[in-house]
Amino acid sequence: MTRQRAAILQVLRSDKCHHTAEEIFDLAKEILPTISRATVYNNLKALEDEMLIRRIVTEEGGARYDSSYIPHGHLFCSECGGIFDFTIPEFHKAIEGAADCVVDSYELKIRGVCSACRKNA
Amino acid sequence: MTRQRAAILQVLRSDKCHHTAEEIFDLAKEILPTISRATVYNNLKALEDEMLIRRIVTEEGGARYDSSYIPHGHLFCSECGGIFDFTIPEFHKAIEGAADCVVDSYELKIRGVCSACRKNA
DNA sequence: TAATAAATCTAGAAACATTCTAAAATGTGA
DNA sequence: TCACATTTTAGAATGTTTCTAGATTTATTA
Repeated sequence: MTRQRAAILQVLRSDKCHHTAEEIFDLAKEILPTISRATVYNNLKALEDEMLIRRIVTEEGGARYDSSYIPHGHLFCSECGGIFDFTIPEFHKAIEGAADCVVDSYELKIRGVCSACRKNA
Repeated sequence: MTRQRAAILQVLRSDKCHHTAEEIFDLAKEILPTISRATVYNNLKALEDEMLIRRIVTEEGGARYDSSYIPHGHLFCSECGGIFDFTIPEFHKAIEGAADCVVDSYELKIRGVCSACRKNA
């Protein structure tokens, strides 16, 4: 656990956003001004291997990082641009039946309108 | 509908693979040797806007193209590397309830072992 | 058919996110 | 402290996708 890795974890856990690598780099620089991009990428990869964070890929192809590794769904709101977490109970079993497979992990992305934006409309 | 676009659609519909843009470019070149990369990308984007094909992004961040636009799940087999389609009946309603949202589209990616690989093991 | 306009294509340059490389810095155990 | 392994840094390199400018094709009208 180096200072650099601690700074990256601190950034990830400071709020509930799902940041891009570049955003994490910028925020980590506020803590450690000399940190380099490669260090951010290396540590994000290491943290994902250690199952401490999860990398999620948006529909556009860019990566974002989730401070939790536990599999859950992500709602990408088309109104506010927010990314919201949710879980479906018994989801593993449902998709194992539908896909006829043993599920190691899953990533469910929804494009839609979140309840807050729906109420404001 | 130009010859180029027809060639790209022909490649996409010739088999059940989920090709990358580069693979589609190479295969389209066998039909139209002078076709350019930008044409392939432009047409893939146009075809997705027209809801004739669907772009899916892998866990690694690379894009692959599905010859069907109808939303369905994708199983990425960790043994054979194949990408397999599947559907879950009533899935829209289930995730709308769990995520408290109105679903426009979804993309469900599973990492696991397909039934064929499971039988061979 | 000829002239014109609009859309599309091509080739290569540019942009972007990510990975690699080699050297410098840091941490660890004897 | 010394040697060794690990990590970091800065910038170059890579791979994918987009942009650009000019050429080609297609469609339209006379």
